[in-house]
Amino acid sequence: MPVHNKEITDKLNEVADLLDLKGENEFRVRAYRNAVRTISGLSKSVAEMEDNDENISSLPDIGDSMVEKIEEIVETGNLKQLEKLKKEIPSSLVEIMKLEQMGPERTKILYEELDIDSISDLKKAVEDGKVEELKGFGKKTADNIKREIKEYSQKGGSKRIKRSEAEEEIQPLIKYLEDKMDDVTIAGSFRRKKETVGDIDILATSDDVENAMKAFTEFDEVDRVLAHGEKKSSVKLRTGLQVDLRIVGKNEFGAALLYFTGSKEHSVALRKTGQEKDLKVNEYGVFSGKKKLAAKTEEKMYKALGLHYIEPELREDKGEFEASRNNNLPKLIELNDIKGDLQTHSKASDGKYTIKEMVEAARDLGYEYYAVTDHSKKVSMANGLDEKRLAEQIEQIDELNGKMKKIKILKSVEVDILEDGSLDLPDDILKELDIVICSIHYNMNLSKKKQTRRILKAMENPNFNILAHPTGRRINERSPYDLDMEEIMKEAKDKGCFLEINANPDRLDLDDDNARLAKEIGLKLSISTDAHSVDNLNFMKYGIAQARRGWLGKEDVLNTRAWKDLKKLLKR
DNA sequence: GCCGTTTTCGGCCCGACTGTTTTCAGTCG
Repeated sequence: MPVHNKEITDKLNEVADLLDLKGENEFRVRAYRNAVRTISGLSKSVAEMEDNDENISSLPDIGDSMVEKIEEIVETGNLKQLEKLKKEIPSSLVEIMKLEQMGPERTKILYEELDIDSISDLKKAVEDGKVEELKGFGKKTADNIKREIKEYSQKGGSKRIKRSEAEEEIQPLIKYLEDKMDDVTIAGSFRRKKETVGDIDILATSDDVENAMKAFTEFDEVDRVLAHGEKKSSVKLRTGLQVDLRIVGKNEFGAALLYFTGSKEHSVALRKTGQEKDLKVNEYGVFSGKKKLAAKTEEKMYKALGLHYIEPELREDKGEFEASRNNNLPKLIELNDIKGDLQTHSKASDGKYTIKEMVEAARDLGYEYYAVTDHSKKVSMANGLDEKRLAEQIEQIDELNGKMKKIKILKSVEVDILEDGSLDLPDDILKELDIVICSIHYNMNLSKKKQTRRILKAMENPNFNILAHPTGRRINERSPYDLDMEEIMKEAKDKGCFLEINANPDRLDLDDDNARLAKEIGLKLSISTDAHSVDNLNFMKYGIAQARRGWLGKEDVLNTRAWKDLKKLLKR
């Protein structure tokens, strides 16, 4: 059983945590974290690269010493260094360090002075008043720790929430702030359109900074104020969402927006780029000595550093700098490039609206075509269609197509891929359809080998067009099923099949890394909403965001094409 | 521990805020 990248990064991360606790050189600690970032950004398995004698030491931040450690993990599943560290320092301290406000220093002091090596120990010590007596701690710090422990035990650790949820949650605050200050802009991972966000970073300008900050901290939904400074304040909303507000000068807005959009990794790389040119980069601008070269807009900031503008979705330090220097950045897909939706449901299965209602809504979005893809019979929970009902639906669509202007309804189905890789409906009805969407809803826990084979087998069916929600994951709820995604993508490309980015904000499956892998392989993807209601058709924007994070352009996506062109592509 | 057209040694991103100090360490992003 080959070692997953995550198993490698988990071990290296733990080494970093323990070295940190030990008080090791911070740059040595950082070296491990840098290596972790490199590996987790790979779309390939390190273990397989090792097997193929690929040179992993050429990867950034992976040096000779790191290669040895990785090889040891790949070969033995263990890392002696880590085992040794665990004997020196209880690894339960790592959990304490994950609490907000608790870093390696404080954790170490608590362990050394009070012998605290678990959260429950810490809780008791705080309650007994022992923590506040420690040098460098004090009453307020002790109270903060107490509250963090309480929140931690309620939430079971900090959890990122779906971006779509955060978007909804934050609207009232944004509206409120727009009344009180200018240029209110959400930055951070929200602006980078990450599928989940940890907190919300807001940027604004104001002529009266003091009152603007005050207004922010006094917002009705604020549960408590974490920090209240003249440039930055942080609050926790009643919903548990943390929001940071920074008020910056109008002339430095671009510098600040760039800085606070991140990612952290992108910002670090940006400052390194500056350093190489003897320029200093911070949230106030690009500087040569004391001379300010740029600050007002992000475009000017990048330009001063010799770079082409990089879209927020690409700012992860995953190759965008090289592409920017070489003027080789992709022109990313946009919402209005989409010409139709290729996965939707109607009342016939588990949708909420009739085909006609759904199609009318799609037409109002300006779509040229629209596929009706109700479930097949295996999905009985969703009242899936058998041959007879699907045949009736085909007739119904033919009739509707005769009446509806401006939009073509595609006859389709979301047919289940059964455990043995066969499809849930017979070929003679599938071949009557304009397009066939295939997906898995049962037997999700097969081994990687079996699950991969199941899908490869299904693609042998000449009616197979698109594999929908290819990994089955649901964000924060269900892990992706175990698959050899690269093999599936390569086979799909060879066979003339396609994969989907499911735009439902709970799924967003394929994810950004896999979407990018598809692009590298040359496999085109569809972006579809999986809408079960008229409102759901608006999920498309989330799918577009995911595609943009995967570096996809208009040309990489199936349903940016007119139907006559798409039809040719679907022909196998 | 990683890295290298000024370097194989000596750097390694940078600033804001809090709380505990009395000038700054710790944490965060």
